[in-house]
Amino acid sequence: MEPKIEEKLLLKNIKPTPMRQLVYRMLTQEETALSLSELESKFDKVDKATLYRTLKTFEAHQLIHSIDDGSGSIRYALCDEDCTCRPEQLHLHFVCKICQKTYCLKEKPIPQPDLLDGFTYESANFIVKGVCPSCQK
Amino acid sequence: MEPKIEEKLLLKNIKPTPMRQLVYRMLTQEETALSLSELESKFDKVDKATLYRTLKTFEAHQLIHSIDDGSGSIRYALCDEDCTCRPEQLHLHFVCKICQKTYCLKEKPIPQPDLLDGFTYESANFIVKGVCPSCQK
DNA sequence: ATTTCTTTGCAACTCGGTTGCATCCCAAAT
DNA sequence: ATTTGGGATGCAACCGAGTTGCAAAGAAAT
Repeated sequence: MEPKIEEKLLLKNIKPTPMRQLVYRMLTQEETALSLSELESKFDKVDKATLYRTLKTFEAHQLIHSIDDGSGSIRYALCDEDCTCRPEQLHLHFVCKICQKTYCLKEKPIPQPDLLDGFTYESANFIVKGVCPSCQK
Repeated sequence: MEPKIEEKLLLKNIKPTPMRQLVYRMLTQEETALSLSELESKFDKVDKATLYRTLKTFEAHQLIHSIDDGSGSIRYALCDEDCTCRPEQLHLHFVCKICQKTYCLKEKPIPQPDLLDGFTYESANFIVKGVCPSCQK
């Protein structure tokens, strides 16, 4: 499982430093999108600034995507293998009002919005709030 | 035009103090949603904390609604007369990538999202990014 | 081995949002 | 008319997430 991480980074033209491999591994272990601080607290000890820059690098190379779920902080989740972060590939995000977790619903594409004349569409962010399966009943 | 402000506030059970009337009037003059800081800068001199609490009061009484457009700061815009901020009444918001303004597309309802089993729908936030009419050339 | 560029870690700073607290205002009670 | 009580206001201080500067450490190129 592990030997591949280095290659995943290389595939996206990211130099696979130990730090980056560590962060990548951590991200693969999460089923929900994490904020910088949440991610920080998953480690015994990391520098927030380094983590921050690592995430920025990952995002710039489309290894992860960021989600603004309205909580006030941005969350990050791994992109799919073939993701190019283009509008057609954008998916819904779901925020549970109980556990506050942010889920990527990768199989649920964002519907093409119906806009008024004069507005052009480039990208979108569709956040749904409700209760997630693990918090039901 | 002006004599009505007091009544609009009373209608929502908000004590119509001079400060609140002033803020309300300012909001009616905007066609886009404003953040706390943006609103602050529209006045010669206001206290940020008072403005903050005024907005919170307005929001709690459903006179305005807040939008997290992904810019990092929350923006506020007046609700429609009959708005109860219920999911069925939610509308799209549009952020212009050029002028950065956030428009309320009140006549464009948020489509009912198609969710996975186990996820319940309570509310949603649909932000569309692109270029607004005034920035089209 | 030396130079050069990148990455990392620490500290410090920014900025929006938020809170504590004293004061002010107004309305109800006396 | 005066007192009293609760909300509204203004100022200052705080908070936390994000961000930047800078110097040390590491890796790559010469």
